[in-house]
Amino acid sequence: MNTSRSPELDDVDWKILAELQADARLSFNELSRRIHLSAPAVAERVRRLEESGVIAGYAARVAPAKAGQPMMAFIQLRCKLSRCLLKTAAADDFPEITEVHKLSGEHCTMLKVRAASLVHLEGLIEQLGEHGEMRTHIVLSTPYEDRPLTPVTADRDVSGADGWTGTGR
Amino acid sequence: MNTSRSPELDDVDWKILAELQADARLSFNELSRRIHLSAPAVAERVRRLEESGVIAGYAARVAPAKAGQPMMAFIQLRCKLSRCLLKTAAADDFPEITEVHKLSGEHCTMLKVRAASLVHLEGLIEQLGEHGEMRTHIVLSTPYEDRPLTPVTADRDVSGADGWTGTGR
DNA sequence: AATGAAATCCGACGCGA
DNA sequence: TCGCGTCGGATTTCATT
Repeated sequence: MNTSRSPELDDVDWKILAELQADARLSFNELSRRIHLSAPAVAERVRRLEESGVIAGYAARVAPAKAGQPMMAFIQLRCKLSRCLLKTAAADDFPEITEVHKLSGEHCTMLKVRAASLVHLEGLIEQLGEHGEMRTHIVLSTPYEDRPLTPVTADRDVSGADGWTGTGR
Repeated sequence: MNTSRSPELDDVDWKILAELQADARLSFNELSRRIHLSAPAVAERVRRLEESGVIAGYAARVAPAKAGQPMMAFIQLRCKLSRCLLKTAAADDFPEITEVHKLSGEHCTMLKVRAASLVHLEGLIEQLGEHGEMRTHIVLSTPYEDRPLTPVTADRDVSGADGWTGTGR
């Protein structure tokens, strides 16, 4: 596939992405109105963004609290050398695990989990704890989540980023 | 609003949520076909899910790597007693910050950040570090993300969850 | 700009807790 | 009875050529 060398998103692409990240169900008509472009032109750009994989899909955002799972926690696992829990598919057995990340550092795995209650969370932690040392951080509140992805270039300059927008490779 | 007492999602609701989390752009026709319900009935359920806030919105899922931001990290901040960085809106100044969570424990804030490169990430960490002690975990890979929310009840039983599906209101 | 398809809205009927 | 799903048809809106 063309994993490398994305076709360089321009300003219009980013405007489209911003709109679609805020509301994936916009019609091409409405979208074209906001972007100030013709409908077919917008449709063609969206098609290209989908095909190149920049737009990976469209998902309904479900509010966990409203769906009976108000509790959230981050769990870092420090695994025995060889077997790392979740080595492969162990995460499939736990619907409560919403994210799995492999980390650098001594705690090799970062989980984000959801639970219906403190009791539920307690049971979950107990089960996961069997696989190795762990560190748990219960989330009290979430000021920001699902922040849309925005372009990283241009006006705001991060010290050290002198032309390195090309991701490496 | 009715933050409390969600109308109890039934199996059909969860099937709808599963489908819409996988593809938010399904037509009601297609959706009704998969759920084995009539289109108007499905539309009515979806409308109710939206109104009750269970469905918070619909978002295009943008692949960060394809959009020029392949790097990701978790950053825990340990803040000075009074001012906690991001006390309010400081996160708005950093588009790289995609999530902000308040934690229990000694490190009061958990950030998830995206960056275009290691150099970019380095600069970002340097800037955030001015606000207090921090602990950074660079993500090497992400086996699971955006796992859809699923019902927590029933067949799989977590020790300690004996009827406590009700979230504690 | 025009065509064909699909969604939304409406009222009425049947079924089951 | 009341809630919920189904059916049929009219109108608007969208996607595509």
